[in-house]
Amino acid sequence: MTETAPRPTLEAVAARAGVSRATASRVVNGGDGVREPLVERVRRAVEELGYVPNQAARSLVTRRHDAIAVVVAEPETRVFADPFFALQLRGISKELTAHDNQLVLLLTEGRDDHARVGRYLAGGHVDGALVFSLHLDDPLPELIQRAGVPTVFGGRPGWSDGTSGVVYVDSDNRGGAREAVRHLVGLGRTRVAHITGALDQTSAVDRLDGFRDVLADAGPRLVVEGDFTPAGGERAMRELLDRCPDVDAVFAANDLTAAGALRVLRERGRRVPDDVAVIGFDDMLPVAEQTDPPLTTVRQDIEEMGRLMARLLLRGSASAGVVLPTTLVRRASA
Amino acid sequence: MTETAPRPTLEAVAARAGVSRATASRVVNGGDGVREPLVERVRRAVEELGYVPNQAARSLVTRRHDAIAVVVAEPETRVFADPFFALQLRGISKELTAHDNQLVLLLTEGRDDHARVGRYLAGGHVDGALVFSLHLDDPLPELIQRAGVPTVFGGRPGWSDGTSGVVYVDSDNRGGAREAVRHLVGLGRTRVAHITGALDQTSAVDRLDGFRDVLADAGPRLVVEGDFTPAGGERAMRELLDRCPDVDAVFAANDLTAAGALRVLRERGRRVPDDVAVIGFDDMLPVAEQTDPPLTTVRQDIEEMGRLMARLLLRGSASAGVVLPTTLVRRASA
DNA sequence: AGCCGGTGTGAGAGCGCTCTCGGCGCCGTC
DNA sequence: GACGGCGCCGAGAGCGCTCTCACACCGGCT
Repeated sequence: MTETAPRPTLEAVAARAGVSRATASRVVNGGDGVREPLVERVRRAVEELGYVPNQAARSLVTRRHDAIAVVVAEPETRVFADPFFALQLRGISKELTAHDNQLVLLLTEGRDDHARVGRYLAGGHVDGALVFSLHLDDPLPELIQRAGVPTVFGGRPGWSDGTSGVVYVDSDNRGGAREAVRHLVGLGRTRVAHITGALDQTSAVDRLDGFRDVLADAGPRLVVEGDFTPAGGERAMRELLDRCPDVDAVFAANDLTAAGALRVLRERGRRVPDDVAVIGFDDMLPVAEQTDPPLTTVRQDIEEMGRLMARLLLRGSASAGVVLPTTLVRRASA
Repeated sequence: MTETAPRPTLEAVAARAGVSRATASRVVNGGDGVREPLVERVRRAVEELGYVPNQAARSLVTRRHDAIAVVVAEPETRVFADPFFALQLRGISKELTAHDNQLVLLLTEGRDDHARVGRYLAGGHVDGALVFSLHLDDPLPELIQRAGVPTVFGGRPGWSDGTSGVVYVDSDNRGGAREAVRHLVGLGRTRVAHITGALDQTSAVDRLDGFRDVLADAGPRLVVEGDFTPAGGERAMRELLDRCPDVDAVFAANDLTAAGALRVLRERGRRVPDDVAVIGFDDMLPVAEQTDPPLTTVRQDIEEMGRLMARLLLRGSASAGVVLPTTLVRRASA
């Protein structure tokens, strides 16, 4: 951690350009109200000296940091390791970069980390926070709200009834689920089942609600609880086949679950989609394209969600929740 | 982006504790050379006021930032979207957190971004950088080296001959490949093929070298180039079967490639592992465990790689390259 | 010619912190 | 009992920047 070479200060730039520090500062910050010849001189001095503003000094007086925190509260490896998060990050990064903001990443696991993150955010080190907290009982969101930092949530927080002033970006889980189920019904399937996600997450609940919107009369036999993992999908699919051997379609809460289900179906000799049609959710490419057969699924534009979150935060928009549309991607499984 | 409530300053803490600002500062920074009763008073004042040091002010004078940048140069969605990167990030995050450092994430795609990152790093906003640059011809690493920021690379940079003073952390790609191939040979396989990764990445080259270490006499017929993607694996596997129908084992450069190969093998009616044994690389769980049959593969401790990178950077260690061991994970495919 | 509004520029204060340095009290030593 | 040394504390400078404010200057008006 050695020191880098001494960097030129604004003072040096001003001296070289033959102007005052104040004028140099003005030019560096856009150059409004400075006459052209001086602007030019200062610009050249900046160039020649390789001047880069000292962000710390600037923050000290402006009280802005041009940095936002991305908080990922994820106790489980699973979600963290899936491409979902990576894609959102990418969207966020693009938007932040476009506005010259830095991205400070805070990963948490466990209670101590919560306190740490709370302290960090309350410490005013960043101008805002993007928070991913997927579990209903997660204490982190509240902690963050209390820190008084502008915040946008990724996915509807469980405790938000939708209009409590919480800003979030979510995809249309319910609508996407409806579309998937309608598609199955449209295929002429009469025994359509649903394997849910982990029901402590709003996305899982919303997808289940979407399923019920279309098949309000679906017996409890046809709804079995999963947990968003392939293993959960396998278990649920087995249970489903035992309870209801004549099932002819399955809407799985996500692609991983669908992948598990597909495996069990093959193992039990059911042909997909001939005997049983299967639809997933997410369009997680490495999974959805690699299943056998390739998975029909509901796509959400994950990267766009990230972008939008960043945009909302930077704009300081006070809008409540934003819900992005989903689209059905037809492949071979349904 | 509204202002947060005015935060207490060190001055305020000092006043409340009845000491000077200097003493308060000393206590906040460890409390050496301050007598116990005063330490106690200051600590209480900090507590009561909810004081959090202003990092900007501190950086301004110390010229340290307690922040390091993680630079991910990844033009392609593929690598970014795989769990590999996420796990490394997690390892890095843990280590940094333990040392009270922040993680600034810089994602780049394209030349403009390179310049931006170069400027940022040269700007002295962070104390160091962890760089992931997987391609041989990537200009970014050089750019960064020139920025004069302490840097640790993730994976051996292509232009590093190993002892040029470049600090990096890699896993033992070559050794892992050897182990995999030896395992196949040990199974009695006599026609062992290799589907390579994208050969503009050192990891792919090293794995190929490992293959050749064991099977120096493997004809060129048995080595076919892939690109680390499932599609590439499929293509390569087809080519392999055409060229050499009696192949009885395949060492694929990574799990995704292996997954593609498995699909083609099934399609062509080859049984795995009976007719053809398959081994992957990475032990990327969502993939390796979900293939049919579950994939035997070479595991690398990705999270530990991340940790180690961070540790090396923070310690300012000048050691050159560190290579982590791999282990063969036996599942059903070989 | 004198006044006035507007526009450009410079001087200087001060953001919140760290760190050096000098002072002061207390100990041990002769 | 005087003195050097050491340990603890406070005063104050200054990190590099922004921003307010005063001032200089210019043109157009009376």
